[in-house]
Amino acid sequence: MPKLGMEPLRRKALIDAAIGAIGERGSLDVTMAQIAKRAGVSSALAHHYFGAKDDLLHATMRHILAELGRDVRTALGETTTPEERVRAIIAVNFSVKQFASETVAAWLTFYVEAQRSERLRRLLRIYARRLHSNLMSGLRSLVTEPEQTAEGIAALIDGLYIRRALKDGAPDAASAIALVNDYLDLKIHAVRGDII
Amino acid sequence: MPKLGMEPLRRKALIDAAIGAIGERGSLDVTMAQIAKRAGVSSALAHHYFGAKDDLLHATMRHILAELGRDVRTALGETTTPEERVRAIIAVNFSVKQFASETVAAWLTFYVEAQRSERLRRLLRIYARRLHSNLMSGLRSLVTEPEQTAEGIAALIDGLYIRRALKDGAPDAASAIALVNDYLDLKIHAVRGDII
DNA sequence: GGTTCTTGATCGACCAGTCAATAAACGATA
DNA sequence: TATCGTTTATTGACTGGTCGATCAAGAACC
Repeated sequence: MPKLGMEPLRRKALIDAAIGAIGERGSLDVTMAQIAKRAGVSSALAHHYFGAKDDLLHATMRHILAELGRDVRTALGETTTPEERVRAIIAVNFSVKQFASETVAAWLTFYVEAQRSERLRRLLRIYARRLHSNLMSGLRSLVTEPEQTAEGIAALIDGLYIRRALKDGAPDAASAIALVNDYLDLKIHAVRGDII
Repeated sequence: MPKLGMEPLRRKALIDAAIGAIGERGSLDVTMAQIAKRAGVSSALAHHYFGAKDDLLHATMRHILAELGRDVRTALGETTTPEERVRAIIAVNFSVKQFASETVAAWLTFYVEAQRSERLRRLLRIYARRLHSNLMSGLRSLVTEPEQTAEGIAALIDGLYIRRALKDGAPDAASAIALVNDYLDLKIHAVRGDII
């Protein structure tokens, strides 16, 4: 039955299955068998293409990160002003794809797993650094405390992700975006000496 | 060797050991044997006092929550104005005990686990509701958008916890407190019509 | 005929939970 | 206070199940 270079197809299917399984279960302790079944293959095949379970998980995180990076780059391409750039980054993080409950659950579990895995931590650090520098490039000319503002925005995004993961009800990306944008508004209009 | 009512002693030791093991490993998949060893007893004894592993974990989360609740109550007792109340809540969440890397790691893992466990989710919902109502009681007379502000503060706290868990370097609770307080400053001084 | 796929069977490790057995403390009471 | 039955504390050994990983063999393609 195999026709042509099955490898990329299977890898993609397995990574998608991993995201799905992790998101559904809300935990990284999904078994290879569960992931493989979801992808419609045997667990042996998953090992064939990825080696160890850690490698599959690592590749999955990498895939999520790459997708987010691609979305960010696309969104930034359509902007001109620094403010637009910052708003675009915020919006991307709460876009339909990124804010999907599956993706959010996967994010969370990887965050936690990163406390143990040096590889994952390195991956996340790259993402964090990229987010930070993207934010800073827009914020430097916008606010008086770009460093703190970038940290605040990043923390808000992470926090809203967590809260999204635990909320049973509606996703409501709109209010999340509004909240972060409101924070940015405040920081932009905060005149030195206005407070304290 | 046992002298007197060992039960409360063992339970406390096992819960502390669970927090330590979870914090050190950064994951809930610690084994009963690891926890028991840390508490200086056999795994069989842990089962004797707690029944199933889930029960021990549940009790551990309960203990962390109770401790936080106690700290909040104490801190609130020493306040008089609404603003002081909100600042006190913020400060407690970043106090030495609460912001310790072990506690933060435990929090994170429980957050993630709550996606699966209805019991844990119920526990966390109680905590979230309490935090929300505590914040609201102070915010209502302070800001024009108390609901959004409470959500923003809560998200910032959660986000800063996550970032704390992944950061290798210094804990730096001070800058975390400063960041959240700065957000509160901005919301307090945001005059209707000043923005947008 | 050789490479690429694919799987079922299987192995070894690990782990939650059980159980029977030991040991210490307690309490009554003669 | 010596003794003995009862309750509490504690463990080592065991089990049943799960899961990651391997491997040899089969199936499809070139």
